[in-house]
Amino acid sequence: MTEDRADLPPGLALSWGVQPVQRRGPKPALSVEQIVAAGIEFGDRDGFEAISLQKIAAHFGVSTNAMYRYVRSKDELLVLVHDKAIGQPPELPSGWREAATAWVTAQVELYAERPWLLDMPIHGAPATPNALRWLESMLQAMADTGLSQHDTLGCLMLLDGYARNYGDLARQLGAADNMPVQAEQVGQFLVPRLIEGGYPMLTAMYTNQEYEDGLDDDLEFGLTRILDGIQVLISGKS
Amino acid sequence: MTEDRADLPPGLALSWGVQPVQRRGPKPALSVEQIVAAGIEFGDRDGFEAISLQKIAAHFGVSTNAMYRYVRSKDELLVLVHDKAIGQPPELPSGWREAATAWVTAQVELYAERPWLLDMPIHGAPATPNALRWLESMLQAMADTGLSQHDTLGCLMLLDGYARNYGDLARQLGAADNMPVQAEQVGQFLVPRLIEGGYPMLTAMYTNQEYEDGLDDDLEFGLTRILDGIQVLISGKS
DNA sequence: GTGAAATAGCGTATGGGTTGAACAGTTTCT
DNA sequence: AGAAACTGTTCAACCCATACGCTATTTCAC
Repeated sequence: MTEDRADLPPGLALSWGVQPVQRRGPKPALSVEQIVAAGIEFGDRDGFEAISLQKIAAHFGVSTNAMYRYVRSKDELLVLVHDKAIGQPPELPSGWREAATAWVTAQVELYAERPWLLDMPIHGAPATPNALRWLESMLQAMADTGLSQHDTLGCLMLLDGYARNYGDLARQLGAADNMPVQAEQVGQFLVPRLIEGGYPMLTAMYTNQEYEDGLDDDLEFGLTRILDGIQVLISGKS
Repeated sequence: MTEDRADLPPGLALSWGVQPVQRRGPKPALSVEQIVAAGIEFGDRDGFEAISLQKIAAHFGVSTNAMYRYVRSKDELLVLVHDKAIGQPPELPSGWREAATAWVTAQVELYAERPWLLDMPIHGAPATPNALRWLESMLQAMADTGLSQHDTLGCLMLLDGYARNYGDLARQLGAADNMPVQAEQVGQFLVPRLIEGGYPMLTAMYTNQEYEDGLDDDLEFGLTRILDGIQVLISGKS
């Protein structure tokens, strides 16, 4: 009946709101929700590495070790922060292509807003409420494609991976835009070595400004490739 | 003539073998190559977080700070370790589809062998010799597709992202296989909540063993989707 | 040769982080 | 009233990256 939350992966039970009911003893000064919210706040302000038990404890005017009354480890905290920070998926339009586009776009926007999500070492298949909510929404949107569960899941992984990947790339290039001087220096350093080292294709791209430039601002390109590939599968099945 | 390596991103100069020539002073006891090799060794044995300046220094019987005579920061070390660890790309068969398959497969195998590569926070577009070698090899393999530089690069990013993503997934699921007990407990915890929380698709998948199971061992599925999508682009252009 | 310059590695120190154990105070159940 | 449970605290151990100043070593220029 009552599950033993002890043996579950860190954060699983807490993310689903399963908490041991407290009977006696002093009232806790904090709550897991508060702590997680503070973690997100810190991430939004100063990036991933600003999310530390120490900083959060200081923020609440509490000793670092007090955190361990709420969270078993930092890992657990990160899982909770991650799930809370991704929030709920958007409403998807009808039609699997449109839905997939909206789904990926929403993720990319999320990563643009909270780039530190890309730095989180989240291991294991998604199992927290919001993460599964995102999966579920897209699974439903692809229900009428006639694909098997296995194939649908494969497509989802493809889309999800692309969104993550694109978000990561966009962040890197966005950051590079802030230091155009350095980018130029890199070019000056690199090009002669590319020529001499036998990198003809990259040499051409680099001198054409195509490299570094041609990657950003093109979410649609890769997405169209994936959707076309899925389309081939769907059409071939019928 | 002589580039100022000072302002370049960490690791760039060293990865290309540009080192300040030393004229006087004691002979260095170590070399950057040795240090990088030790880093890889540690990663292979104990994973990403085993790669620390302290551990490497201890391994050579040298104080931690001596490392900073060879490497400007840990970040720099990681860039060097990464480039060395990915090694050179394989020879690719002719035909862009076959080449892409071989390219992605090689990467997946690399990630299987050195999963800690997936944990490395490598920011910025690739600029180190081996990383660019991988890019170059695939660029050449796609030269006869008639795609523009921009589109080719887009396809490459897609393939590269998929390889990385698949490698990451495979590792997670491989690790989960070692703890089937825990996986079962997760299922018992999750399924009732999926039912009650309104996750019909996931509920179906979970009870079908499709989730967690259907992801692994299917490198080809996603790859075929991508290749078909690229095929559509190539055919459409002609 | 000899001194000056350059440079290696060391010790010491700082500051950040996670986590453990023992303890004292608070609340609530019996 | 007393016991049980739970709180946050302090003390402590351990990991990590990095900065500064020191001394010993090597080599270049004279």
